[in-house]
Amino acid sequence: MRVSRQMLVTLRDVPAEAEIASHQLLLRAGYIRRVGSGIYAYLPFMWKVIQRITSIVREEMSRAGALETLLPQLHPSELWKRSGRWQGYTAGEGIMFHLEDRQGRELGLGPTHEEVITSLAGELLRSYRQLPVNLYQIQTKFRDEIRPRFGLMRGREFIMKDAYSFHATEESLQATYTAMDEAYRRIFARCGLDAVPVDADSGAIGGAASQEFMVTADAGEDLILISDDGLYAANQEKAISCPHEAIPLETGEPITLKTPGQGSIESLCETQGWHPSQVVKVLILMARMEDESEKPLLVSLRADQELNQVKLVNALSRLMDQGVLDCHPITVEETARQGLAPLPLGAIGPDLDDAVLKGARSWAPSFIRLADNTATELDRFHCGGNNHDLHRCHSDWETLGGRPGGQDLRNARAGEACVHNPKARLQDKRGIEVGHIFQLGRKYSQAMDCRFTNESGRDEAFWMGCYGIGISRLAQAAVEQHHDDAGICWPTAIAPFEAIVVVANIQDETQLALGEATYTTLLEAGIDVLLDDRKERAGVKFKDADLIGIPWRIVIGRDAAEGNVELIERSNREMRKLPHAEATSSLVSALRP
RNA sequence: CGGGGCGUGGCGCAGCUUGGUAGCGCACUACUUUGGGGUAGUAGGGGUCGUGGGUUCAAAUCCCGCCGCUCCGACCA
Repeated sequence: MRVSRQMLVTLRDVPAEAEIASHQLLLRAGYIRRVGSGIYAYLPFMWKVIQRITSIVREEMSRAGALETLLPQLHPSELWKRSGRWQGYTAGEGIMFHLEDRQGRELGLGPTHEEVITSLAGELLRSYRQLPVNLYQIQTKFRDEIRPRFGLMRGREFIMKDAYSFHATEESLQATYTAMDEAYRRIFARCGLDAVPVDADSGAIGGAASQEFMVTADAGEDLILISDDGLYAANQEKAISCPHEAIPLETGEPITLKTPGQGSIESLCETQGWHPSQVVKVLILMARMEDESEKPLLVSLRADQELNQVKLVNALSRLMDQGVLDCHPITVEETARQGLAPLPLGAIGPDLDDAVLKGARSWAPSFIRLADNTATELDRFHCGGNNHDLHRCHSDWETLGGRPGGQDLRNARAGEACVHNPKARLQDKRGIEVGHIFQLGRKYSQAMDCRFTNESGRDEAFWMGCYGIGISRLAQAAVEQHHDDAGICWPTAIAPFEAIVVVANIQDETQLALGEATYTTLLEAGIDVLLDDRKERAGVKFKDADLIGIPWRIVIGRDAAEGNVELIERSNREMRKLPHAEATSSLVSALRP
């Protein structure tokens, strides 16, 4: 391919819309253009990258025995109503784009395909003898993200590989889950990415075990915790750890203190000379449940700890046996709207009386009380006095009406000891989620009543797994992980071209002739090579080659008369001056070892 | 949705406070020049100043509404 024919449009200035390096570089180097908020065109170079990635994905999925298919993007609402997800995915802050056709039928644009595939499986897979089956597709997904950002990183229209497996037994599901884990490791390694598998929360998709694959990069939206012995890694949403020991509180008189202006843990501890680990803080939150009921929550936590919202929501939905639509701290305004007296925010104790909720307009009349282990394990502690500007010192659970059952509701943090090995410490890193595998279990097959006949002739719901890779996101994550000041440094396996031949001065006939010859030699060797034949100054062509990030560059320049050229590796900028035949052969052997 | 910022040729911006000829850099076209890290010069093309209304003799500029984009929080591949 000749650069002069490539519609290569590079920008010197960074478009104002781009914040992070990968987004800026993809725009500047002419890989993508924004068409709308969270909607991007993949320009020809980008499409080549995407195709490189998808062919690796196809090879590895196929190796793992999965079958490629292509499902519709337009989904009848009935399917989603059968699984019970229509309401949650369309109403309020739902992420599904939906519309009505001319007959008034409701349709949604697929944000994910469990419904479609499960219903098809239910029709096609009648017997355990057909199982297991693993189906995948590579296709555009639509999600009306609350906040699209960072270019392809969180788009509203994006390319995803999604796979769904169907099994007669849980053991079979686990075997495929393991196979997918291995396939994913191979895929990311082949794409040249440093991707860490981490334990993950299964979120809205649901199910039992789940693991995310994180490309480590400072621009990542997730915080991941990794043990320094390399044996444990988890998303902070899910991560567990041993909290630091509390500083023991010596015995003292249980008294009530006036604490004006000490509504925050920081100011309270500073004024009173307490350590936060000696205090039980109580967070007051409002949970809106799937049945639209509004439940006030009191969550007790040792004051040096942070609440983990995901763990809280999971604990709550287990307790109430239904989903949680929203959970947020209660505000002064909300309390007023309920017609209640102001709550003693900043001085709430675990035993705050339900009476404060009496007469609430729409809230449930009593608190759901939850406690983290760090709080319940304290024998003596300070806590709020349930009145404005009052705290109680040297209190204990017996005084407060009994020690509650504790559970894990806190954030694990860097520096803490690991549960699997107390000698190991957690470190934190930012990560970009490029893949996620789930053991769904029978959640969807039961909800949609999709069954097969088992060995003993009885109908049974499928065991299911699902496995996603954000293809377009992966492409950008690769740039985030592989770039320098001058531009992109694509891993060779997913680069749009493997090499570029730059003729420094095309008006020099010797250079031009040697350039064409080198280009032809490489083409004939099966190398995906680009020839920069533009009538531009050498500097411009070098800058562009660096920016677009082609892994290898051969420069035909002033030494062309002697038959010598330069061979340069983009990633480390190593340059060798070589006779041209040697340069092409050493390039070919580097690319086709 | 809550809270900031911004909408002026393809890209990056100035002009707006104090109303009166729409400007700069990059990119683009032609010619000249240069020819190994975004060469220099000359000439040129391209803008309903997001949009609707209002104030005014006169609005990019002042006032009101709407739309869009973007950043910080709740969603996720």
